[in-house]
Amino acid sequence: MKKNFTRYLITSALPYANGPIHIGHLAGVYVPSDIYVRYLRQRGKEVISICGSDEHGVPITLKARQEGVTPQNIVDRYHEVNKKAFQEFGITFDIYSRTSNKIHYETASEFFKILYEKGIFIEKTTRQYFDEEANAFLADRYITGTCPHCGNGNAYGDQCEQCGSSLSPQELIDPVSTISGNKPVLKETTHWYLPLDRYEKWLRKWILEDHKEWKPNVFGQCKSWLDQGLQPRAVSRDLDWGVPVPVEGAEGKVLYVWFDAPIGYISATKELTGKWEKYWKDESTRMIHFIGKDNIVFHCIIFPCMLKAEGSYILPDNIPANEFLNLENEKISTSRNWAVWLHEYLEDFPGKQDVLRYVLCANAPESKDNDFTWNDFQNRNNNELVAILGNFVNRTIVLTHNYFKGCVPEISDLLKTDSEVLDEIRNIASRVTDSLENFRFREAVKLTMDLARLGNKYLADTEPWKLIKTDEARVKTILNISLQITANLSILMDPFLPFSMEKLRNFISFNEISWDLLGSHELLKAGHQIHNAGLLFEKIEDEQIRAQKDKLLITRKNHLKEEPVKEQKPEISFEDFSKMDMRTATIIHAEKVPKTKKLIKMQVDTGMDKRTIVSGIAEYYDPASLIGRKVCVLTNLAARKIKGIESQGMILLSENPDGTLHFVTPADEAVNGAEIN
RNA sequence: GGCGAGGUAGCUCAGCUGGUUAGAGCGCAUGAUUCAUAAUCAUGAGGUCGGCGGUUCAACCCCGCCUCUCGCUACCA
Repeated sequence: MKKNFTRYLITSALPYANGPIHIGHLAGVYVPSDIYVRYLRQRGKEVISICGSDEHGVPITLKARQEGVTPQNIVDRYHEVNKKAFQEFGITFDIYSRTSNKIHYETASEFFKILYEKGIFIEKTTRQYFDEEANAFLADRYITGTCPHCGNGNAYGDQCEQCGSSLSPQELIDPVSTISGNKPVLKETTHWYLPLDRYEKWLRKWILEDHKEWKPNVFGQCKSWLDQGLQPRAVSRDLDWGVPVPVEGAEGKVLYVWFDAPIGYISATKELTGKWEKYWKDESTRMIHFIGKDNIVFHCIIFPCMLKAEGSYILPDNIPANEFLNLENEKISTSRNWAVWLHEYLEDFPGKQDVLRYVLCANAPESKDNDFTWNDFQNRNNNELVAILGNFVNRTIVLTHNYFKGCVPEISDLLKTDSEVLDEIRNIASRVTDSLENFRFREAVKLTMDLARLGNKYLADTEPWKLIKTDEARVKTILNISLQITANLSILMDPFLPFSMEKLRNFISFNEISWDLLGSHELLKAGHQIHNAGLLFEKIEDEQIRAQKDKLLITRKNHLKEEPVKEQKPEISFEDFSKMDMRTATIIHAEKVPKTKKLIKMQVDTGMDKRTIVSGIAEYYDPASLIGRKVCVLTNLAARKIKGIESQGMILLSENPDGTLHFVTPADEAVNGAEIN
């Protein structure tokens, strides 16, 4: 299936414009994509790199409402922050566009229209709750009402947080719109669906047979989706923020964000160049999507179906999705502020873009989730960038200045060791090339560092500082070769460490970066004058690392405190309250319910009886530690079957903003069966 | 529960379609060295390749079962 491609279209997942960029995004998507793009440019390939902000969707409207500003306001803010951060970090998109642009509205609209006119979509009319005062259909979580199962008066349209049952809005008794507080009415609404199921056969062949070379995590995920069977998927929804559905009578409807976002790649290309069609519609273009694993289904299944349905577009040739990056052993979480934010890193470590690029690449989550730790960051900087690479370059340049006044000396006779080293430059370069071609970026960056290691070893083996006293000609050869290694490094490492390599090329007054030059033994001609060396990298001290770790812990602690406390529920009468029969009780037996993640089955002594209660606390409590524990129990809650076990009541637990559960514990003096009033 | 991806030296990870003594970097120990940001170079110690069973002349790599982690999903909460 090797095709002859003559140009490249590289896309990087459009960051969602409701927050800043963190190291997880970088390691998963933008660092690999930028390395690849820079590499292609150095090879002289025709390539464009596309990215931009994804600015539609419900979360942005929610955030806007929370802050009392317009959605446009929110996306303007993050678009600027992220665009600037990417640029400063050296991510070289040819364009960083945005989906609130006019050109995107036109492109997305046009795309929809073509599919619409081809009769691709299925049209379905359903009844949804509508708020007449706000004049808007209500998303599930904008509706509250009484839970039909447990009677909780404050259940949401999608689920009841009290009894945990998942609901649909129509099941709620006495639904209320949280926007206006009014009672919503059921109203018919029509939406369009992309019948993914009709493309299943085609997808199976295209992915499972024609693209076996995709990464295992990507291929496996696709297979999983295909085996589960695809469903038609709504491409429109009732919302006032997004690209309007370009069909008569579709007022108040916009394209679903998953539909318009990938089209953003197309509109960004249009914005970049009038010749956009040769990138999107010419079979000799190789399109590659860089994404994180959360985006696999959209880029491997849905977007290709859209392109296929439209008919005139090419399909992606590869989608090297990465897994996730953890931070200090915990999942990165925006809401818990457990992240290293790019814009903050750039402030805290000015001029150290390459250090982060290097660490994130060397430890990228290519085949499985990986961990970023500040200790590792420090170690890699100090032991690899400073000690191996920076040191080798510095030794070479200093020696050249000490012995030959900064003038590149000439080669005389080559010994076997010299030839072997020169051969090894070529060898490493070709292996780096191979790794990059196959999206193995961590392997690639490791190999480039091997070239610097080779340089250090060469110097240690040949010891020019000793020979200078007896054999100057030999020293000339040695330093010439060391300088050739240095010049080769400045090309080979440029995709990974662009800032430092530019600096290095200034040290040696060299400004070629063409990949074709790699392996050459004459990048620096004898007689060429080089500049003095500065430091390529500097050590990072423990103090800085400690500060970063402290910062993480502090922001997290503050975040927990500042997490807004949930609003009080609507008033109830004393009568309502007195309906509830709550007692103190003691757990007398507890065991994990087999084959579940969270469930523990308990026997509790309520004073009145001994009964079974099933509770979802296994993630926070060990069954053995529960026995003998005093708890509060809602005893007259209707029994409910959970995993085939009848749960007779509910144990009261408090839930922290981070989701952890904690028992509400009665004082020691309370006896079993004591009423709680 | 179903599906997917992982579980390889103290740590972070490589190991292509099964084939002789399982690799790298860091860390650790010992030695060499001083041109270099006390950096470098060499040598060494460390693994029953998650567990059990099977296929095979031969398995880290194939098959089955079990177990742990992550993700998606489900009549999970």
